[in-house]
Amino acid sequence: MSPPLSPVRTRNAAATRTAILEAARRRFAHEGYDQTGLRDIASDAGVDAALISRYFGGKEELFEEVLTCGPNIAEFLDGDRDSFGERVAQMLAVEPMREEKFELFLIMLRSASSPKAAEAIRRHSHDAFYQPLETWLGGDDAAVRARLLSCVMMGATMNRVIHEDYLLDGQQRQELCEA
Amino acid sequence: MSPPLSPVRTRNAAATRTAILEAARRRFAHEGYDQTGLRDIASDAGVDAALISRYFGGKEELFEEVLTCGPNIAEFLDGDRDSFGERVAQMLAVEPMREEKFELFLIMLRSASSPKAAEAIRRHSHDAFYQPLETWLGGDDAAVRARLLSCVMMGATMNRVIHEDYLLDGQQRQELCEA
DNA sequence: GGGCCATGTCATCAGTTGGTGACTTCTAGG
DNA sequence: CCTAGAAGTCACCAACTGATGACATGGCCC
Repeated sequence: MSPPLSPVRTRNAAATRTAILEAARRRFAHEGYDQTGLRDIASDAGVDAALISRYFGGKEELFEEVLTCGPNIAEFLDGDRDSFGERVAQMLAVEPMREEKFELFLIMLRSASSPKAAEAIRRHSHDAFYQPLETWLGGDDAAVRARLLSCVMMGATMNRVIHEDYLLDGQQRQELCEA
Repeated sequence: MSPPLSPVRTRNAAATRTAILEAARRRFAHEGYDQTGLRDIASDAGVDAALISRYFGGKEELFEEVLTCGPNIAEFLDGDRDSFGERVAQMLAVEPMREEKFELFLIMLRSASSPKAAEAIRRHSHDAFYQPLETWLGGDDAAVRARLLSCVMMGATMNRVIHEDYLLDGQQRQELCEA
């Protein structure tokens, strides 16, 4: 232990906070809100569970912070415009769901049945999901098309969630996603 | 949630069983598997909670019975073939979700994040959902089309779940459902 | 009517959850 | 060095969950 060295990650409030946040995001995405315990998150983050309540106030506030501070749906969209349909189809039907890109999706799907989480989702889904999608799509009836696209994406993801990452038929997906 | 429904409160095992089953179906559909407590179901059914474990063995078995004994997706489909697209669109986008027809849907969506319920759903979704859908559709690639349709239906319903029964644009829905 | 088993009631268990406050330990600043 | 306060640890709580076994009671057959 050499004192002159820069402060290591021990006893670093900011680092601890982000560690908790990341562990929470992963857990919420993979297990859902009520299946995830504060102790699980703390264990993943290598932190005492009491710190979560101390730093974030409680489970609800932590969930809310995960929703607002994370990457929004724009990650799903970035890339050039022409290949958009194929790209989305690829992501929905072929790529494994483990990717971080799916996390916001999965959080919404897996936590929507928990009242407290659902309320937070309702409060933030527009800013983190529909609004970016809508502005990305652009055009006349962007709002409607955004909602339709979100239906397809959610349905496809939900299907994979239910069937444990069952891979859909990519070709057919592609066809449908062009709408 | 709802008043006890059996007209007679005599000691009738069969009636008690079905009362529990119906209360459980409603609860599971509206709250999801882990948000629903045995005591909630018992209270709805006007029955002591201990009877549930006695009659069904436990919460898991009760859930499984709800999945298998209820009306399957065929209810959603019945009617003539030509108006199928419009009918589905109507149900997905316009009709209120309170209808019993949605219950199987909602149970699947709201309980998929609970491991025990998810396993039961995986075990029974084919017989209660995809198989009827597939045979109803018929034709060459019925399996693929059934899965696509299920994606759209789930996505649309999920959207409404997240947004508290937000009504989609029926016209656009219709257009999409013809695939 | 009497006995008996099905039916229903009650108290209670063990486990888990989110949350809290008192305590310890480390680090920064003088 | 030494202290003040931040950062982390620990023991514990109250609430709730699913579940169980002992007990009470009603209805049916003899």
